[in-house]
Amino acid sequence: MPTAHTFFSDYLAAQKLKITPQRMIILQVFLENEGHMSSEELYDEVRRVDESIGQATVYRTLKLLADSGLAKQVDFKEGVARYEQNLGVAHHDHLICERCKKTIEIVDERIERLQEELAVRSGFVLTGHRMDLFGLCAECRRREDV
Amino acid sequence: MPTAHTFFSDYLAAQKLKITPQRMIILQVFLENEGHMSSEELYDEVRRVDESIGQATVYRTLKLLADSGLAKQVDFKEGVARYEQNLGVAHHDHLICERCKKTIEIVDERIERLQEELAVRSGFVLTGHRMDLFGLCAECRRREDV
DNA sequence: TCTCATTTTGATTTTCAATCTCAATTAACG
DNA sequence: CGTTAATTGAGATTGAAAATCAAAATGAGA
Ligand SMILES: [Mn+2]
Ligand SMILES: [Mn+2]
Ligand SMILES: [Zn+2]
Ligand SMILES: [Zn+2]
Repeated sequence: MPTAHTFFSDYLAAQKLKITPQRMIILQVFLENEGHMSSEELYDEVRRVDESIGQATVYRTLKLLADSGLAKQVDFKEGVARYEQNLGVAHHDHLICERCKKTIEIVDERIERLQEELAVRSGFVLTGHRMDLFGLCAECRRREDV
Repeated sequence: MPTAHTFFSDYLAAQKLKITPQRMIILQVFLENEGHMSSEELYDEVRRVDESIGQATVYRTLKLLADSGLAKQVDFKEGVARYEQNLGVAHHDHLICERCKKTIEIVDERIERLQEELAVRSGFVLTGHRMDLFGLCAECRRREDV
């Protein structure tokens, strides 16, 4: 079981890319913050560790993390890309509260099977999917309605 | 069965918004072009009818069409918003070929039910969802693999 | 039909995330 | 080390979308 750092280093080496302190710090900070971070948010955290690291490097490294399989890009219709950890994390979809943005991870094997079936029926081979359920969480409903 | 034009006029009146030639032309052109149009694409078509109509007005009107329920915004991860007709059009999701961008509209009642069930289980009330299946269509596979 | 407050328009500027550019720096490999 | 190719940070650039604003148009009422 390789650590994420080893995993990333291996990936970089395999791609003939360089292992730099910036990349390792960004990975480190990414791993420490669970959830669904935007590049901007990650940048803010990264600066605390090393304020000399630039925006562009965070953007670039986040792409590398996604390419390596360590991170996965998600989007919740906010106009910014978010990234979640993906190493050893099982596939899941999202249930998002439109009011407070709380995000719950969900999976339903039956849905996954039906998606496959639907694609096949149209002659497609599935490479991936995106399913986001939008709604109002219990707390927000309590506050909202009345 | 009101026509789309009547529907839109009624909506505008109800919102105390004005019925303008620009809005009616944009609606007209939107209705004539089926599929999933971007604002840019719609703008190009609109110019043929009236070249004095501006970009901004197309953006603004497309939003109004969506607000009224005549149009629905969709996005296929291209970085541009697209709109499809929504008046009297049943809900559906999309199956998209990642290579040629061909888009097939799909629905599966069983999936819709399971989505509802999943949301309820987490205490949410669903307001909507987005499900996009990405893959390779039969033709593209034939060309691609070999 | 005329008046006129309010809305809308087109041109333009602005925003904002994301990407690109480039000269200076640095990692990697022998 | 020394060489070379990759990387960096700062700043410029992009592109979609939204905001601004003065001029024009709508439409409710007189
Ligand atoms: Mn997640
Ligand atoms: Mn559609
Ligand atoms: Zn909530
Ligand atoms: Zn295809």
